[in-house]
Amino acid sequence: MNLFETYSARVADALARMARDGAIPAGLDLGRVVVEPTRDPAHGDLACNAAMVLAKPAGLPPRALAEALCAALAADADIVKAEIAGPGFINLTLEPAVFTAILKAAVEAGPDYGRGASRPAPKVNVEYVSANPTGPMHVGHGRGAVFGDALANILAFAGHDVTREYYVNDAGAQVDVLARSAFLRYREALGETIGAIPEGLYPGDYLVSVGEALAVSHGETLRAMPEADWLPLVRAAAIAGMMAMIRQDLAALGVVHEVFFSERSLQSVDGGRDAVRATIDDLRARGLVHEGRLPPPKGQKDEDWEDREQTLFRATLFGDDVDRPLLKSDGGYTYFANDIAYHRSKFVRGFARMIDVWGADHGGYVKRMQAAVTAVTGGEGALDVKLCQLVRLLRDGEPVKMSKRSGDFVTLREVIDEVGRDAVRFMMIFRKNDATLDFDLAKVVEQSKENPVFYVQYAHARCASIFRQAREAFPDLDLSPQSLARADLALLTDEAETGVVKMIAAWPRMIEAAASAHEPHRVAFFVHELASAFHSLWNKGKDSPQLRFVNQTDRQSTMARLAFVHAVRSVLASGLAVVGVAAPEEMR
RNA sequence: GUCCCGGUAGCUCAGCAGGAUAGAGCAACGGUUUCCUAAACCGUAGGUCAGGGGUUCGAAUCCCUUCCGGGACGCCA
Repeated sequence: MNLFETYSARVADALARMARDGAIPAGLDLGRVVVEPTRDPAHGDLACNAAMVLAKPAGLPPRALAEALCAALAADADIVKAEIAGPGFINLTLEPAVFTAILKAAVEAGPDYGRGASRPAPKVNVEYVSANPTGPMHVGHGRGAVFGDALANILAFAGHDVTREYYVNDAGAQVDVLARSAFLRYREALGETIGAIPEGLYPGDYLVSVGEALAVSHGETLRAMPEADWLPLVRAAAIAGMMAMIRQDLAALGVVHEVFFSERSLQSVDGGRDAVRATIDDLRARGLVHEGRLPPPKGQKDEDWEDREQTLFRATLFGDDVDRPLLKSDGGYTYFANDIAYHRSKFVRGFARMIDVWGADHGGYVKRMQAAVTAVTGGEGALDVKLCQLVRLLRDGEPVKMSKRSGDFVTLREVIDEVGRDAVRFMMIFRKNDATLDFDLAKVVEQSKENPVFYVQYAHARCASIFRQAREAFPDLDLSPQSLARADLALLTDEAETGVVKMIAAWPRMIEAAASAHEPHRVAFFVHELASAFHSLWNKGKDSPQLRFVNQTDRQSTMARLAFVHAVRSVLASGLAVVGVAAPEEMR
């Protein structure tokens, strides 16, 4: 239970006592009562809105209710002051000992400080990246990759049972195109002159090695076959090659998925029918499939529009705009049908909570997928879709566009190789997901305050540096966490210090909020703020030597400050770990 | 035509699922910085939260609506 939950519970207790004494009605709904940090330190440590929220249902003026509640809370030994402010806030000022106790706990717990209690159910499935296996990943994929990975980290840190999954789109027409493109490279590897890659095929030179490998493994044999025979072979080889390349790109980012789920595998027959057929049958049994006609789409020329009877999923019953086709005119499954089967498989595998990370261009697909998940899980599964907006790649403010290697886009790998994993990861998360992101290749490698990656890492390195200094100044001191936890933390009385301690106290609540809102960027902003407060405090030591962390003449305060620095360092390290960025010992 | 996402200081963005006088960085202005790791720190100024209605004790936040920018909408994946 974090600080805010603790006092939320104490407020609830106080209200219960008041109800028992007849001061307020029993059975009031406390759902809207919150205890939260104050914005202004002058308002104390915690603020509670109970009096304002409960005034009407209790039939009392907010002021009267607030006074009674303050009186009830004043009995709490940890509460120094409970006062009414503004429109009826109750501001609580806590004993300093409350915060020193939290700081002590943070020192002792180290990397585990803020970790949520284990919540094995419901299992959470985070599906992200899922880039088509038809070429290298581009920068936009990278944003989804970092976002999904950080979100999974946060959920895991918050105590959830998380699985990271990649949906391999290896079943559509695009992988046939890939196969034909690879076949061309195969012929090239056998010595043919293939000239320019025809329109409609993938021109990137990343297929050259696939062609060469095919030439080695199959010699001339494929060339003699009709396409129907070589296509499955070449396709499988090309997909494998592309996925190997994508995994390398992901590894360069530090992203690792536990499950790679093949779309094609949904169509393998088991017991007379494949998984997609089983899913459609399931929906049909629920009365959610019908044959019908759709209106032609608006806003575009519809010369090719063919009005015909289709097999439709009743998405409109779940809030979608129109019903959605499950079968193509050739009888094959639509991508959507496959996707329903895929999400059904997640549910069958035990994931009642699903999170999909998509590019913003798939925004129009969200409603129908959520409709399908609700339908196919009988309402027991929930899907949240996080859309990541575009990344605009800049260099010194100028847009970067072309790449020699891939033909038409800058690859993720090129960016990682240029600026490093940490810069990519931090910047991708240092913006909320639904806003477009400017990524400046020049700025993210600057060693200055303007570069948040550097700024936060430097704060961590500075903590480490302080410990190096301390070991030199006091070779005899035991600086283990256990020893630091015994320091007299009540010596930390400067406002700048207690301000940082309060940020440390807020870390568990922060991680919980980021986990439940599915918003990793909050963690990046939090560590940035903490770093800023810490740098500021460090600089105070320039003017006020008594605030320095290492004080040659005062072992007691040095121990207390080192405990403090240790806690700052732990939280920075945890935050950086969640974002997936290194926490360096020194900046070089 | 419908749907989704944005619109907050000159610029880039936060704003913690409704809270108190809307915050930070950059840029501007003024000051500090020979000292634990230099790559900074302190302060000042800067706002009709796109506009208009509504909900309520209270709205940048929720609802309706208009405007602007981006994106998506057919058996493509």
